Amino acid sequence: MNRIKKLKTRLGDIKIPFFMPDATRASIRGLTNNQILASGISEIVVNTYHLMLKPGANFLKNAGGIHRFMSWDGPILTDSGGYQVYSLIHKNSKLGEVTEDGARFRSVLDGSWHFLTPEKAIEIQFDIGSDMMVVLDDPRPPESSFEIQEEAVYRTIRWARRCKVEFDKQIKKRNLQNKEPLLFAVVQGGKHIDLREYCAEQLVKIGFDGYGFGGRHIDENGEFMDEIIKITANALPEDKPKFALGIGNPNDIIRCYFHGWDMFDCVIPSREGRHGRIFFWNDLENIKKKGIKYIEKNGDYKSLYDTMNIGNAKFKEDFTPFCEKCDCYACKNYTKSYINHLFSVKESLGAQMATVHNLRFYSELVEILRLEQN
RNA sequence: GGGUGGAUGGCAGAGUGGUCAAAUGCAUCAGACUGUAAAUCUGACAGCUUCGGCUUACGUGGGUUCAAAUCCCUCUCCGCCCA
Repeated sequence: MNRIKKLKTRLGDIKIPFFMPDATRASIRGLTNNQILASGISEIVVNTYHLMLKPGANFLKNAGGIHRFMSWDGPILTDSGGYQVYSLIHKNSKLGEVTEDGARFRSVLDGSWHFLTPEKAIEIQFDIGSDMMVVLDDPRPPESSFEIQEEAVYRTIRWARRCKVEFDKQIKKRNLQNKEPLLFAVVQGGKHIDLREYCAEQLVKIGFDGYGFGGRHIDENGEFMDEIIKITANALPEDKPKFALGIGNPNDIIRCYFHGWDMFDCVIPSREGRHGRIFFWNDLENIKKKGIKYIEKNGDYKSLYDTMNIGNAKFKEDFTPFCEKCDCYACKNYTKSYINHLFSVKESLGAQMATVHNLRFYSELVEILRLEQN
């Protein structure tokens, strides 16, 4: 395999693989930019749907773009709102409807109606000031029938084409020829290999800067879909970055990486941290020395790490850090006992430190994966 | 001293004859979380159990009743009013 080693963006190169935490509403909940950077994270994801509702696309444009607005200098990927088509509409029809033209959303903030077409999704991402854009796609629940997934694939392809046309139009309109953002398309098709391959093939024909894996990557039994993930990656050009959207837990990221996926984003480190779950390494020194595959067992890398719920009573008098080997601010300064206390009294510093630590865990994870290339 | 209201599970607080091992909230103990409607949600929370039940429970002790947290009496404690 001759996979790429870096992703070129208008704000510089990013080593592959990399992980982006989700700053959905222009914030990694609870953290300052310095804390994010100090956790080894240089790229983040923001969300088109949530930002168009508040503070609004036009507002962000007038504010000078998302980078200036949130004071983040690194590359920013904008998710298109495609996932919200799924989570807010396909999972709850009261919150909107999807037609061929686009997705009609009811704002989760005030009930007002908003229309997101493929063209508008792209235009808003330009307004936001995105460095890496994602086409509007149409993901469906994983348990959907073949027919439903097939329909989603056709629509995703048609929408991707419209996005591409709009993208080129906006580049000219905004004179961005020398500082183009990247545009990613998203492969759908659920658990059906032929749909995934067809979708990939059609998207590649249109031509994008990178390609994403959309929809769920685990089946209805919670089983990781190795074949689908591997075959989808193989159906995409070797020289293009491959973005596994929304993935995932550390084990899933590692497996996806070995199947050809390069970039990841997920709410897990931030959300689960906020909820008290802490990731920690079991045998980091040996992993670094012997390579990550040394720990592999039946395709799994679960023994690499473990989690603890820091709110549990057993940590009340544990005066050691989350992880002795970790160099994050939380581990350098605080004990489990203290963080346990912060969670117990609902002091937000607890959630903040848990998030800082989990982000460092994730950045360390991709650093370990980069060693595999050499 | 006289009158009056009250005492419910770790806490707060519903219930005022049977459907009450007792609403609800908090606290406690666990669990979940995968392109964030999530600082959220779920479950457990008297004891025992062969999971059908059983035992002990609504300040104390007695009583009425087929049946009492709920009605009556005694006592203890707390609040309020009058002297």
